[in-house]
Amino acid sequence: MLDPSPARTVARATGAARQSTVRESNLGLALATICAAPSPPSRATVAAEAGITRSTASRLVDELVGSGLVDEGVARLAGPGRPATPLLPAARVCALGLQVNAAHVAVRMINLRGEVLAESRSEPDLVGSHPDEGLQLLAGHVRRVLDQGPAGARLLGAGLALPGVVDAAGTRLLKAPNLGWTEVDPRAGLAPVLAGIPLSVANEANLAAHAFAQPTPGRRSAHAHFVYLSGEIGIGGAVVTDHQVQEGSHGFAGEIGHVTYLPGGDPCPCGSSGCLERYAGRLAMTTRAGLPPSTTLVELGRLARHGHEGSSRALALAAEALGVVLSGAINLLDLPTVVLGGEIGDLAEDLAPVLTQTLQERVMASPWMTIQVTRDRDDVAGATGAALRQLSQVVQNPSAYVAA
Amino acid sequence: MLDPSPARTVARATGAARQSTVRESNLGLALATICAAPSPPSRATVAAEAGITRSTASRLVDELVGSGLVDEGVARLAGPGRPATPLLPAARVCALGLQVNAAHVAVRMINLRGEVLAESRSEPDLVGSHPDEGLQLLAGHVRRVLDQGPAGARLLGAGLALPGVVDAAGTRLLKAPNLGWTEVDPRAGLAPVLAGIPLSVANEANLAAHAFAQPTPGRRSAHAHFVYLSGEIGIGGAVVTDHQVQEGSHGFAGEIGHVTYLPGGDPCPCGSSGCLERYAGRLAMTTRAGLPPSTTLVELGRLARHGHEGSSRALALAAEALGVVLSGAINLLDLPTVVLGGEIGDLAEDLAPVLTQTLQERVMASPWMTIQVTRDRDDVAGATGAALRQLSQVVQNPSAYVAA
DNA sequence: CCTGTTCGTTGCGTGCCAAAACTATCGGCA
DNA sequence: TGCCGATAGTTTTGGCACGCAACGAACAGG
Repeated sequence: MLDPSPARTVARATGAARQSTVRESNLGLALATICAAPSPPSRATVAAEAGITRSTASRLVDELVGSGLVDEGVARLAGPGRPATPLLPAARVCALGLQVNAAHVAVRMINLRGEVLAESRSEPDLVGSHPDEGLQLLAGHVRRVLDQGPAGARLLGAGLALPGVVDAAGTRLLKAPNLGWTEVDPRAGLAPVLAGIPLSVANEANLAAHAFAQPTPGRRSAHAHFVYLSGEIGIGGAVVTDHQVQEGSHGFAGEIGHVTYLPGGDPCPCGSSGCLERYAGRLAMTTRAGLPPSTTLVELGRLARHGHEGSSRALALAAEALGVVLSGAINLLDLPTVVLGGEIGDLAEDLAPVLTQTLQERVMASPWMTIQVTRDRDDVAGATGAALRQLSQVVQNPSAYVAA
Repeated sequence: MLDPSPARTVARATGAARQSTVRESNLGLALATICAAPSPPSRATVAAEAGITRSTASRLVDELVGSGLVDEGVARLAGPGRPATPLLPAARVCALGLQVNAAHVAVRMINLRGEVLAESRSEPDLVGSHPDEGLQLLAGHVRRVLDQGPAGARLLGAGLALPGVVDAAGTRLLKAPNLGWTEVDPRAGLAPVLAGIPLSVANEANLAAHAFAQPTPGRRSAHAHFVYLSGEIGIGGAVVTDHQVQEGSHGFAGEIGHVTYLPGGDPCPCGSSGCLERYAGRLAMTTRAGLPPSTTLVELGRLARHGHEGSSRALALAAEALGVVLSGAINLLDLPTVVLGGEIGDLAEDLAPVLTQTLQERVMASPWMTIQVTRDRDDVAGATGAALRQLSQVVQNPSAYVAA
C-alpha cells in the first residue's frame, strides 16, 4: 500500500519547434482571433488583434479561406479608407453533440460560429434502463438532425455526453449509476447512423463545463476558473482552471456528487456513504421532502417558497451540503466561481443565500476573494459541450484540418 | 449574490509565434534535456533525445555553454567512434530557498544540477510569534548560507516558503494562522541580507509539491498527478496535475487543512468548523491523545504502536479524516497518488492502512484505478521547492537569462 | 476632382532549422 | 603499424517562416 521507492524520473515530453510549428501556431491564432472577435474582423484587424503584421495575417487568412475554415463576407466594412472584407468562421464546418442522461436525450449540430444548425430531443425516463433503449432513441435523434441539417455541411466529428465514468480513451462508458448502465461501448451501436463520423465519449458535466468556459469555438468566457455542478437525478461536476476542464490522469475527474458531505451519513449505491448526491441530488431531495420521485426541482422550489415544510427542509439541507462540499473544492483550488447547471440550476436562486453564506464561512481565503454563484441556462449543455469540444480541436490546430 | 448576467467574453491571450520563438523554445528544450538526462549527455545525445538535428543541437548547446548555463565536462565519453564531450547543467548557477514554519526555519542554496551547495537551519518554536523574530532568524541563516556557498556562485533569485495564504503577486503573506502572522511583507526585512537578489514568496505546501513533482530543475518525477499534504502543526496542501502545481485564480489554492471533514465538528480558528486540520493536524492529534502539545508525531506513532490507547484513537481518527477529505479531492480531480510530506510523513506507515482502505471505499472510480500513498522524505521541502522553482524558470526560458 | 486614409499585396531581407556532406577521433583488427 | 568502421561534431546549402517597407486599391469628404 505504501510505496517506499523514491520517485523515478522521466524525460520531458515537449516537442521540438521548427518553422512549420510557427506556421501552425499562428494559423491557430488567426482562426481563434476570428472566432473570438465580437464582430467580423478584417485581415488588418486580425493582424492588430493577434499581434502579427498585416502581410503575415493576410497570408494566414488566405490559407484559412482556401481550406474552407473561414468565410469572406460579401458586404464591405465601410468607413474612411479602403473598405475591408469581413471574415467569419465557416458556417458549413460543424460537429454533432449527443447527450443521454436519465431525463434528457438530445442531439445538436453546431457550426464554427457556435450556431445551432439543427436539434432534436426528447425527455424519456431512462432510470435503470437497458443501454440499447437509450442508444436507439439517440440514433433516431441523430438521423433527424442529419436530415434537418443544411446540405453542404461538413461534419468534423461527434461527441457523446454521458452521466458517468468514461475511460481515458473516450471510447467506453464504465459506469453510469443513475442510468444503471455498466461497461457500455456506444460507438458500435451508433456507427450505422453516424456514417463514418468519428465519435468520442466523455463525461456530461465535463463537457457542459467546457461549453460554459468556451461558449463558442475559440471564444473564452469571462470565467476562467470555476467549479461546475451539474445536478439532475445524480450530481456530476467539473473543475475548470484557466478555461481548461481538468480531466485528471485517467479522465475520471469531476465526480463531485460522490464527494463526502457527511461521513457516516446516508449510504450511497456507489459503495460510500454521506455522498453529496444523497443530499443535493433530485431523488434525495424529493424523497426527503416527502414528494413523489418524479417531482421536478422547479416544482420543489415552488413548494418551498409557498411554505411547504418538507421542501424547505430539503432545500436548506441541500444548500448546506453543497456549501460544505463546494467550499472544500474552493479551499483546495481557489476557484472564485460556482456554476450551477442542469436541473439544479433552476434552484439557483433558492439555494444561493444559504450556499453563499456557507461558502463565506468555510472558505479560508474568503476575506480576500469574492465568490460568485451563477447558473448555466443551457438545458442540454452536455450536447452543446460535446459538439463544441470537437470544434475547439480544429480551432486549436487548423493545420490538421487544412492538410486533410 | 447570484449573478444573472450571461458570461461576457474575452479574447484569447496566446501570443504570436515568430522565428525567435522557435529559438527560445528549442533553447529551453536543449537545457531541459541536459537537466533531465540520467547521465551527462553529449551534443549528439541531446539532439537524439530532443528530436532535433545534430547541427541545431550543437548551435543551441554552444549558446548555453557560452552563457554559462551549461558546463562542458573534461573527461571524454569513451566508446567506439569519436569521443564526446559530456554536458552538465552549470554548477555555479543557483538559487536560494528560504522557509519559515512553526517548527523549522531553513535556507538552502541549490544549483542547476539540483545539488545542495549550502544549508543552514534551526528548529525554533514560532507559534504565535512576532514576524520580526522569525524574519531575523531567517536573515541569519541567509547570511550563513551566503558565506558557506562557493565563491563564484551566480544567484538567480530567492524564494520564501510560508505556511499560509500568500497574495497572487508573491509579495505578501496575508495570513498564517499557526505562526499567528497577518499581512506581512517579508521582502523589506530581508532586503539587506539578500543584497539585490529578488525574492518571491509562496505557500509552503505548493512549493514542497513543486519539489516533489520536479525533484531537480527540468527533471520531472514519475508522479504527474497527485495531491500533496504537508502536515505540521497545521496542514497545508497542493494539487499537482501534469507536473504543474495548481495555483488557482489568486494563488490561494491548496488550503486542504481547512477543507471540512465533519460539518458541525470542532470549531476552527479559521472561522469554520470541522476542518481536517482539527483532526489530522499535530496539535489536534496530540491534544486528542492526551499528550503534551510539544509531542512530535514520531513519538505519537511510537506510543500508538506500543499500545497507548489515546494515541491509537487519535491516529485512527486522523487517518479516517484524511481518507474522507483526500477521497473528495480524488473524486473531484482523479489524482492517483497521495503524497504525505512534512511531519505527517513520519506517520505514513501508521496511517496508510486505514487511509488506503477509506480511499478505496470512498473513491467512485477506485475499481478502475490504483491509488498510491507515498511520502516525501525531505524535511525542508518548502525551502527546496522555493529554490527549485526559481531555477525552473530559467530552464523553462533560458533566453531571458542569456540576454541578461 | 483632389486628398487623406485605411486595406490588402508584393518583394526583399533576416533568422532559424533540416539535410547532407565533411572532418575529427576513437576502438578493433590484421 | 596501418587500415577500417563507427560515432561526434562542424560546415554548407537550401527552404521556409515572418518582419519590414513600399506600393496599389478603394473608399469619404471637401
